[in-house]
Amino acid sequence: MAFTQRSEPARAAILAAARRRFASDGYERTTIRSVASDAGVDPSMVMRYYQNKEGLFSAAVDIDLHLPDVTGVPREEIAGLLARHFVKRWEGELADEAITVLLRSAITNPAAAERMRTVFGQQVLGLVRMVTGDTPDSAMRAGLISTQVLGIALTRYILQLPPVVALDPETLIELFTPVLDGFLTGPLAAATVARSS
Amino acid sequence: MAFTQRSEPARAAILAAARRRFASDGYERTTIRSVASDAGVDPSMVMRYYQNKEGLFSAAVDIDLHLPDVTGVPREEIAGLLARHFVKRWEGELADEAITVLLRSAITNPAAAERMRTVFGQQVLGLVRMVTGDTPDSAMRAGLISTQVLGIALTRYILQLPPVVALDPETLIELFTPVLDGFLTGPLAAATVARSS
DNA sequence: CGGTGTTGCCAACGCTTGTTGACAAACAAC
DNA sequence: GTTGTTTGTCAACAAGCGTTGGCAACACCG
Repeated sequence: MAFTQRSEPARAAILAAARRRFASDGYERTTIRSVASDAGVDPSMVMRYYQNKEGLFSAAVDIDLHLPDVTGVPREEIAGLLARHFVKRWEGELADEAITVLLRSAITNPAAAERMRTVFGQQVLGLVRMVTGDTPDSAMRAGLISTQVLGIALTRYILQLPPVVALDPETLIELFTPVLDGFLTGPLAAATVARSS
Repeated sequence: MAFTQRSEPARAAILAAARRRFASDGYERTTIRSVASDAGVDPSMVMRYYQNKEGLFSAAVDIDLHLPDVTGVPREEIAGLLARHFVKRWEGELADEAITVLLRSAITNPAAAERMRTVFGQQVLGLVRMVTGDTPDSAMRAGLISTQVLGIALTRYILQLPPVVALDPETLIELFTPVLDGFLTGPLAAATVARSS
């Protein structure tokens, strides 16, 4: 019942295959059999190492945004840094599929959605607090930033809207920096948030 | 093989149930059996009226953004009008579930993703052209707007990030109007779009 | 009234899914 | 070298899926 180092290659192969499948197919369409096949392994091995499909998913989606430390960075440069961070993280041949896995799965799988709320709630909020201090506005600012960041991820990597895909990374960064800056440090609306449930 | 008016209530009930299911569960998790059960109808009836699951989906997702006509509206008011339009359209008890259906399904279903590209490409682009004229930038501006609009829909209605859900509609409109305005009429990045595939 | 086509219900098909258990091979420990 | 545990293979299960065809009840048209 305990796993040795001998089976680690198999477990790693399974995990890698699972991440690829969850990223491209989402939770429901990803089958244990297909993951096992991709990993060159018997389906029952997947069960033995990850208990069930939900366990496999949890292991595959254990993710971190790796937001940069912005202490000491001048306030007016932070938004640009943030924009660059996200774009760079998600681009490239060997790109980190984390966001795709998480986003694609979070749409239909409640557990993934919950994790998404946690990840963006805590990690982005933490960064905002580094900038604004612990004001009551922080959560709202973090939410607004998430809105734009996830909007890009959705339209560029998942839906692949042509004009959004066509933007080269530097242009993308340049275009969204002012928006993020506005959400991060700019004035908020006159109306206050009535009730937060 | 032709359907009479007598079966119209049944067909309408099926369609309504399908829209609700596709909206809340996505394409894969929605089963013909559950739709039939919701509609108080036998599963085979669903097949008879919509051929197969794909046909049912196509019928359920035949959607229009109903973007307002902005001819004659002063340029500086258009962004606000647009923000208000989307928010109002997606709020409320008897809200139009169109965006949820489409978004949730487009994540895993290629046909839905294609429709999404068409809807946002053509309809938003059309509106942008009413404002800017037929400049080469129009498609890019439409894409940027889609980015923010869909980002809101995703975080507020699908992922339900708490700080985004907490915003009341008027505040939401107020906050996003300047962003949309920037994308719609503001200057674009210095870098030009290299190649559009 | 009789005939024709539409509607609705029922049972079943073939298939895929997640999951389980049995059993042989490979390894590790003493 | 024997014992015990871990790894891998194979076959099968129960459940759920989309889908199909048959058949009774009904409505309409002559």
